[in-house]
Amino acid sequence: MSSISSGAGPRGGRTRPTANDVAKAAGVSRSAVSFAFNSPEKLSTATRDRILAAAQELSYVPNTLARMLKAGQTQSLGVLLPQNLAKVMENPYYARFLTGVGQVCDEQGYTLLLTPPLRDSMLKAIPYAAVDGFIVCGLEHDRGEVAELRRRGIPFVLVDSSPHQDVSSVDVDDEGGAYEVMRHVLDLGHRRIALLSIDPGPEHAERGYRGPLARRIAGITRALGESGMGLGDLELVEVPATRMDGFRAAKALMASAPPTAVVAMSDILAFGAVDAMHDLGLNVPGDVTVTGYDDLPESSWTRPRLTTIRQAITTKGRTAADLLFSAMRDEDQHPHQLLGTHLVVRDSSSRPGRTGLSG
Amino acid sequence: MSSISSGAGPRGGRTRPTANDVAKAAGVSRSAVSFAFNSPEKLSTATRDRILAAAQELSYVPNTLARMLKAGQTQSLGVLLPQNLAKVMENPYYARFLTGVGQVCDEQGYTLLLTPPLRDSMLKAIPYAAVDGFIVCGLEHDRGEVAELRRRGIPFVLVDSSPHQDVSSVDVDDEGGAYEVMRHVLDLGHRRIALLSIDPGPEHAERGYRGPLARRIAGITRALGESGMGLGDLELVEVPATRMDGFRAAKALMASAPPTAVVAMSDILAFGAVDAMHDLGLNVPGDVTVTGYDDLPESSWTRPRLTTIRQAITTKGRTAADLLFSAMRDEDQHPHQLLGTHLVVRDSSSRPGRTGLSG
DNA sequence: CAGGTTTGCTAACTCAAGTTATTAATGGGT
DNA sequence: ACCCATTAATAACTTGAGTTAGCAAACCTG
Repeated sequence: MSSISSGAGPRGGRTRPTANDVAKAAGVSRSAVSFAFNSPEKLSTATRDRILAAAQELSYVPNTLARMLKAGQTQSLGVLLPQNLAKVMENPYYARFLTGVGQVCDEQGYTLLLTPPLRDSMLKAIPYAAVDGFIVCGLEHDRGEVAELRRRGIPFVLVDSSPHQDVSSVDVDDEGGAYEVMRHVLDLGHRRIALLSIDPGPEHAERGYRGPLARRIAGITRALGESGMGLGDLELVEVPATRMDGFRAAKALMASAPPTAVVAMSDILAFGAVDAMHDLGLNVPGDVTVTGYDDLPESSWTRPRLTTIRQAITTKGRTAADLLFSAMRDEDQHPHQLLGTHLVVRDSSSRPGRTGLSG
Repeated sequence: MSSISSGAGPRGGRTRPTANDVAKAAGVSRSAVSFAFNSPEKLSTATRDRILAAAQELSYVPNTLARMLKAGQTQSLGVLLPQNLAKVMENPYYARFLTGVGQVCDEQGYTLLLTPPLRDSMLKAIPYAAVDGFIVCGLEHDRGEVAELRRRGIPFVLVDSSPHQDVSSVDVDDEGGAYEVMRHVLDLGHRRIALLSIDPGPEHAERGYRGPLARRIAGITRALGESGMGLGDLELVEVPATRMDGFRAAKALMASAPPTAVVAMSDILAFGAVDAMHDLGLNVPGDVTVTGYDDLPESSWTRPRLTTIRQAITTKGRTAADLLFSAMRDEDQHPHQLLGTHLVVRDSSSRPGRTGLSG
């Protein structure tokens, strides 16, 4: 009704008005102000209106942090990440994972706090996250993160991490998935095989993202073993998981020791490899078989459609979030979830070709 | 040294130990506990060690929210979104935008709080975000969000929103970009043109994501006008921005009123359209010209390489975050930033073909 | 050994709320 | 007029911390 007024509080107003200011302005106690907002029935209509008017006048809003502190709840779910935000957002894997987590947050009316390492440390980042629970991603060597989270009494779920006892965790059967592709390629009759693997990057040399990768290597080794081969029998290249790197690596491979099959540990790398083959005038799968890993949506759209391993990344995110929310309610349950993978055979793989490139 | 002990506090310990508990355990005042952690030089070595030992014993960790409240800082930056988390994470546009925002957060050691609408309201979500500043995305009809943020005295920057006076904002020249593609297509000589536009979806019918789209339509209208045409002269289709929808829409178009050029308002849609042409045995650009909008990384990898409008999405995110951080330091400055776009002509566009499909 | 300085710690205040226990004032009934 | 019940508001406590002011004891100097 009255003028909205020029600003808040006395003199220019650097600081925002508190419930105390409203109380003074309305000539009541601070408790009354709180009641006016939270238990209106405890006040007479007249006083309540007077307080609300004063609040309006000062443009008072209850402080978010103070309310959270008292309530002991933040309505926010944290995701503890092993990499910088920029890298995570660039990565289609996380896009899908966070889609799954997001689905659950949407249902529960929760916000999502992305927490990258602070000064290269996931551990140091924890104290700065005001959340009701944590999803911990890609925790390889536990440098105290689990203990820290326990100490804080915050519920958490590990994802893509070396499983801990008595800690909820969600993992994908990387070993099995990798076994399956390699088995497939071997079954087709390939023996000159190149493995296009993911380089965790120089900075992550130690604590990096090797967990799932290590398990995949194990699966590959198992498949090779069944055919009387070993890791040493294939050409191993490690590059960052970008299309361009896949392209370059594949070109280099074809120039030096051309394989009949390229097994990539990521669809993105496989795309690059296919690009390289086309660029060299080679046919996929006629001349070279190329397989991926992840089954990104694009994989069924490219030509040739990519043979790959489907891992339910979105489901993984959703499962992790579901587990976390149930842990936030019912106390103390530590289920380990292992999600399956399966081979999706499409058009990019076939028996080794008649072409028989130079050897 | 001594036993790590079985648990925290008295009796099973539901609640986490506070500084008070540590004080009691160490036989000192609560202030001393605080000093032990924050200003160790103010205590004698003996007392300090005794306190730290007690803290260790009880596995005490200072409460995050309480510290933030006192410090008046959260070390966290909020992104207020117009859509659900799941939808946002699925959208490659946001992946790139958030990459830019993430770059700045990484530099500053900030976490990123994704804040979707609460019960379909961006306004309602604001009070639940404990952040030092907000990036507000796609705010179309301001239903009080700006006032609410002002009231809270939280710095904020609008992105892709109807610009407000005295409010920082970052926008892309959508009008100019759309003008440029349409100009390009018209200059090539096309007159039977289909516009593949983005449908905000039923639920977003009102407040939806129409802002930038509206500006693009304006640019297209301007280009058409220069050639003596109007919006009515082209076939307009609105579909969700997915590859599959682009595919289906393009097929339907070619079946009913085949154009010589398809102008898509998103690269994703353009990919689908190209898929459709290939599926119909048509050559791009020989038979049909297809253009996109966004210049996603994939656009230079697909064949034919896509003619599209580059909008520096990542830069937009970085700019918004930079603006916000400077607003969080130096007070009161309200710069409006308009980022340019430019046409990237690749292989998917050419003069209307000799083919001359039925019409 | 008085006087001042330094050390070491605590009481009390601050951040900004929400909640319980208590008091003061009013109304009704006899 | 007196007693009890009800209503309305406040004082005081709680969430969990960080910070300033001030007091007591020990130390040092003349």
